[in-house]
Amino acid sequence: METQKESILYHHFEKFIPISESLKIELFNRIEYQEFKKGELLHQSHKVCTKSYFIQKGLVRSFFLKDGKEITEFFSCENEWVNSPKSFMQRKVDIYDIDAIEDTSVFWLEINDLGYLFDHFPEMERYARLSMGAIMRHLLERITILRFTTAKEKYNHFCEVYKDIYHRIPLGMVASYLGITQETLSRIRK
Amino acid sequence: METQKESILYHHFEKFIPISESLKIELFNRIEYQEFKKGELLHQSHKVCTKSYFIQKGLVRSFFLKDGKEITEFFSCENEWVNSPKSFMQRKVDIYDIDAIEDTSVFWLEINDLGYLFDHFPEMERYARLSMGAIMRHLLERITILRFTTAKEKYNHFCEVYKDIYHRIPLGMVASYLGITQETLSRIRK
DNA sequence: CAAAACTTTTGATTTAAATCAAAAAATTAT
DNA sequence: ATAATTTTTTGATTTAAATCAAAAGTTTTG
Repeated sequence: METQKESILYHHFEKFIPISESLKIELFNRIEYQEFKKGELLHQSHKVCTKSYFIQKGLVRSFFLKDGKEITEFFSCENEWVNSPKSFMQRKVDIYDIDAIEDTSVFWLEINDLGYLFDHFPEMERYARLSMGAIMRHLLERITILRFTTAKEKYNHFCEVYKDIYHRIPLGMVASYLGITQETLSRIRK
Repeated sequence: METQKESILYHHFEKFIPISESLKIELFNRIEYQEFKKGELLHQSHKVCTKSYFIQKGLVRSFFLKDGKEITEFFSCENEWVNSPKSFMQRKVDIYDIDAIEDTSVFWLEINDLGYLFDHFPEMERYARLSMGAIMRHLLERITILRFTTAKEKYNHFCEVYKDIYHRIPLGMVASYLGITQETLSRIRK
């Protein structure tokens, strides 16, 4: 497993920052591998989220309950980190559950270990800043799309942005992600 | 002006990180003060945004044109940074103009100077990570509100989040920010 | 202070999408 | 395989908000 960890994660980090030998060691020593079957929960809403998951293979969704229905907040796939953001950053309980849409394998890092890395490796702070920038740009685009497009345009945009995964996700989850009903999405799709 | 710079900005940074004497000097030496009259542009969309503005006094909006109409993307007020995010982070032209809704005074920092600070003061990277976290949480909440609330609920939420500034902003700008028409917002408000 | 320009309100009508209800299709479990 | 469960599609109706149009109210400026 060690070589796999190294190659996949190393490659990911190297997109943002150069990784020194010492950081590599400290980072990989703290990372754990885990597998989840389809439907299993990576995180439960009633707990504080203390782990951040890097998805090696598979697909997960973050969702919450509203009027008894599951509302998808985001999808996360290969080579992305996922956690319950508010819970993870502020060490408190939040509304999100995270489950596996497909059988999923991940590497995870404890928040305390991440804190250690931030304290001892400034380049990790830089990595966080740069990768958060990419996420922010994604969120900003989503906000624009949500405000000024029809249901059809929302779906088309979704298929572009998530072109590798849109066909792997049940329709109902996509609908709530887009803020439309599944009946509407079903009609759009045909 | 020097003491004012120091007190306002110093206080802001200290919310996130301790500021060393040397960072203080390097930071304040690079920051410029500027005033804008109501209606003046801080940033024009056809240029690359190379400055980030910290608002000392006043109120600005970032907007773009869609079908000939001005669509507000966000409002920024006292003690907040504002720039054209994609343009600033990726050094390319984007769609946003930024103008002053009220007479506004700012401190600005050039992207190259910010880069210098990131390279020499790891705590600045941390500051960026932490403050971006706060912005991300704000964007996530906005996404949830946009998808599942009525126009009235959107407006009520807006007034809560922007309780100090909502009454200072023309109705049409608020409407486009919320993704509703100004006729609808006018009806909601009475 | 009056004219011009801009912003907000009001009214009538249309429309995209929600809601309610049920059937069909696809998965999952026995 | 067959039953049970879940997901998706189809149909009829309602509704919130958009659109179109114009009047009323503000603010700016010459």
